[in-house]
Order: sequence, then structure tokens, then C-alpha cells
Amino acid sequence: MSEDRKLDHVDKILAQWRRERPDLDVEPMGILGRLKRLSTHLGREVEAVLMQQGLSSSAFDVLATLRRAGSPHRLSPGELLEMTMVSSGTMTNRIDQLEKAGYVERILNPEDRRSVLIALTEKGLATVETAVDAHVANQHRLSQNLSAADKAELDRLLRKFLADFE
Amino acid sequence: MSEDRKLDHVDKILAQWRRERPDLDVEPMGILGRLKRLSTHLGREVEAVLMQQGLSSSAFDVLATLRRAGSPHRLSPGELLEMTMVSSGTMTNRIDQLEKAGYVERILNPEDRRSVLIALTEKGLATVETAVDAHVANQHRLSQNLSAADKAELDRLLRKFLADFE
DNA sequence: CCTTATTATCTTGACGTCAAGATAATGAAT
DNA sequence: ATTCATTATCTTGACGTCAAGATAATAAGG
Repeated sequence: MSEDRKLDHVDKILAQWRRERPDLDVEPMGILGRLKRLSTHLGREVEAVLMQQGLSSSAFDVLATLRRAGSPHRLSPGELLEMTMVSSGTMTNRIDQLEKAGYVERILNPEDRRSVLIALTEKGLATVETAVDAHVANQHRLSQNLSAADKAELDRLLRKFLADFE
Repeated sequence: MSEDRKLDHVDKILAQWRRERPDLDVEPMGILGRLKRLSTHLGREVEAVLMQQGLSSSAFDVLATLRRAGSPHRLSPGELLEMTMVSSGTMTNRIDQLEKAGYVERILNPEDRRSVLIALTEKGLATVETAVDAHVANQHRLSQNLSAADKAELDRLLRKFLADFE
């Protein structure tokens, strides 16, 4: 029956709440708690590998967005914003850092002087190309203990859940 | 067959990678990407409700940990640390803020002068008691579009995945 | 007793993020 | 043409977080 042999950290939290506040139904807390903890762990693992490539995960997000947009690897800050769930101030800051490091340049748009284009430099392209290989390999490693069926089912459920918010 | 009718944000990212880098297997990226986006959305929803209670989610984490530990609602910073996935510096900062706001007090431990106990004040207890009701109700709302079967299955898969990291 | 290692907490400095608002260019309507 | 709203980006100030190290008390071994 039970393929779960062991109480995990979240089980202990739920047990405490059930003792202290038996009136609360904490089932959703279990799901949301595990989701958050898992996301934190995965985020740290991802960050660690990208750091070895000399990139923060924030920096990688921007470079990868430019890379996968295809040649000539140029997008406006507004377009980058749409794809990354961060505020405009955060994006400005990210671009500033990447520009200082020589991974991107700001190119003035002659047709609309309000806007600029953020362009991958050669150095930026080479860096992200290597980094994405390491990143994808790492993602495989991180999910390797799930069976193919579990991965498919998890993806289905996450997609369904995520749809409520997008 | 397909109960997923619509391409979501992550599908678009994966499609870009498949076009630009068909050599990469991006299935894990789909799962991890959805997990991260979902966690970000849920975190923001949770934060919004706690803010209405006058608490950041960081502050609530600490108060809730003290509350569910049971009377007399006192734990050392070290014990709080074990339960919250943050660094010691972060915990010191959180306690400082909560103490300034009058939700907790630092009590010296006469048996070990290296350590202190963080104790919920009356105000802190009353605040967290109300906040946890709102928080749990919010968690129900956030997960209400998943069926009971989906919730159970998602919890099972998250538990299994999380076990790799804890 | 000393000395040394360990434990518990706090401090410091650097980042990444956000909300709110500033700046500046463009578009729309008269 | 002029005004007004909109769009695009950047600036500012405040937070929360972390890694690394500082401080101080206790424990353990000789």
C-alpha cells in the first residue's frame, strides 16, 4: 500500500499543526509546503551549477532568453520582461550587470528612441552556449530519480495547477 | 487523449529551445520550469494575504513555527533555524524585526549564556492565530481547482521528488 | 586548571528583488 | 500644431537573503 516509508520535514510540520490546531485542514499546506521546499532546493542546485559557469541564475535567465529567441539574439528590455516574471527595475539591473561583464550591449533603436535592443555579444553567446549544456545536464540529474511515468504525471499536474495563475 | 488544450508559457520556451537547439532534451526543463513558476505565483499569493494581516511571509514563518511548537511557544534561534531553510544571519534579522514589532522577545537562557529563547508575546500569539486562519483558508483557495485525486497524486509525487534533497 | 575545540548567536558587506515614481519619446485627438 | 495619454526604460529607496567571519560561552582532554 504505502510506498512512503518515512515521515519527511513537511509531515512533521503538519503533525504539529494537527496537535495544536486540530480544527485546521492542513492538506493543502502539505502540498504547498512541499512545492516550496522542493523549489528552493532545486533553485539552489541550479544556482550552484551556473555559478561554476560564472553566471548567476538571474544572469543566465536573461542570456538564455536572448539565445533561444534565435539570431540575431536581440530583444528589447520590454520583451525580456514579458518572458521572465521580474519587475522592470530588476530587468534594468540585470542588463546593467550583464553589460558591465561584456555579455550584452545596449543598441539604440533609431526607429523609436524610447527603446533599446539588448544584444548578445560574442562573449555572451559563447558563454550561454556552454552554460545551457551544463544547465540541461544538471536538470536531467536533478530529476533522474523520478520514473518516466512519474515525470509525465508530475508535468501534467503542474501544468494544470499553473494554468490557474497564467 | 489530450486533456491539455493550450500551450502555456513554458511550452513556448521549450519550443524555442527545440528550434534553436534540437540536440537538447528539454523534458526536465519543462517540469522544473513549471515548478519554479508555480512556486513563484503561489508565493506571491501567499504573501498578499499575509500582508493583509500585517506580516511578511518571512515574519509569519517564524511566528508560525513558534505557535505550532506548542505552549509556552519558545524556541532558540538554533531550533528555529533547523525548521526554516534560512541562514543564521537571516534568522537573526528576522528575530530583530519581530522583536522591534513586539511579536517576540528574546529571553536569556540562564543555563547556557550562549543561547537565548525566542518567545511569542501575547500580541504575537494573537496575531499569528488570526493569520494562520487566513493563511490556511488561502491555501485552500489556491488549490481548489485541483480534484481530490489530483491533489493526492501531486502530493505523492512532490514527496518523492523532495526526498532526493532532504 | 589550562588549552583547544565546539557550539550558539550575531555582525558585516554584497546581492537581487520590488514598488513607486521619474524621465523621455511617441501617438492620438482635436 | 498642441495637448494629453500612453509606452518604454530607468532611478530610487527599502527589504530579505546569504556567505564569511566575529564574538562569546561551554565542553573535553590532558
